[in-house]
Amino acid sequence: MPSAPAHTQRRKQRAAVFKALGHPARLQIVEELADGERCVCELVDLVGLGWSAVSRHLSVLKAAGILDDEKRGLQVYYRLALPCVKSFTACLDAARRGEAVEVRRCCG
Amino acid sequence: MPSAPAHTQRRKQRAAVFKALGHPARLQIVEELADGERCVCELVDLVGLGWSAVSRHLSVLKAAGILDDEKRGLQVYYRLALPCVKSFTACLDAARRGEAVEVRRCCG
DNA sequence: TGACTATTTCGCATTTCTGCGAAACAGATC
DNA sequence: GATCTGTTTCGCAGAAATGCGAAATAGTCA
Repeated sequence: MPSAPAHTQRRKQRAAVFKALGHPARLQIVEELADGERCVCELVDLVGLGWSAVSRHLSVLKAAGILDDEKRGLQVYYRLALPCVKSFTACLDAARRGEAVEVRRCCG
Repeated sequence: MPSAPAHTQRRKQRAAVFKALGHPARLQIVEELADGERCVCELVDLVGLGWSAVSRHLSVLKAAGILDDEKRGLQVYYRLALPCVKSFTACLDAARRGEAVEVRRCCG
């Protein structure tokens, strides 16, 4: 096995997904998008940061494959590309509440 | 409500979980522990970092609630406390492979 | 008690991340 | 074509994370 096996590469990509979600502002963005797509201007209001910060957070999330974007008219709309994020955060909350966390199926 | 509402607090905790998983070495640790508990010395070998680095990674994971530890004999054993991490990473891999990602149930 | 083993904590240098304002850019409208 | 709007990129300063070796800690065994 060479020094950078496939494992390592895949792990890096997976870690990038977690890293992207590992920031309160980005997690909030994902939460907002769980209900449906939003344009950047709406997210700036919701998150309470400047345009540049929100834009970079969005690009991080998109680079990780968590979001998709689409330019429509004058605005850019972002939407959630990985629905399982929702169920995973639900699982985290359940675990935090001490409920029995029994995994059945996450993704078909 | 003061400047730090409950939402914000919970989001921070959730983000801490993701942040903890957002590092290749920590993700590898979690993967190794998915098969069963391990002592620190084994993890040092598996991960390929120094003792201090591994120890701090473990404490980060434990602080986030992802791992549990137990001192037994001369060694400290760590085990996975959040099984849903496994199904979530499986979901990520499925999505990466382009398979239909259909969420059914993550946690009981 | 004293040596030994397994693990954690400390201090430091290096790197990475964050958020801001200014500037650049793209597309729509006049 | 000029302009206006929505969004991204750039450059910077401050904060946080990373990994290392040395030192500290805790528990075991002679």
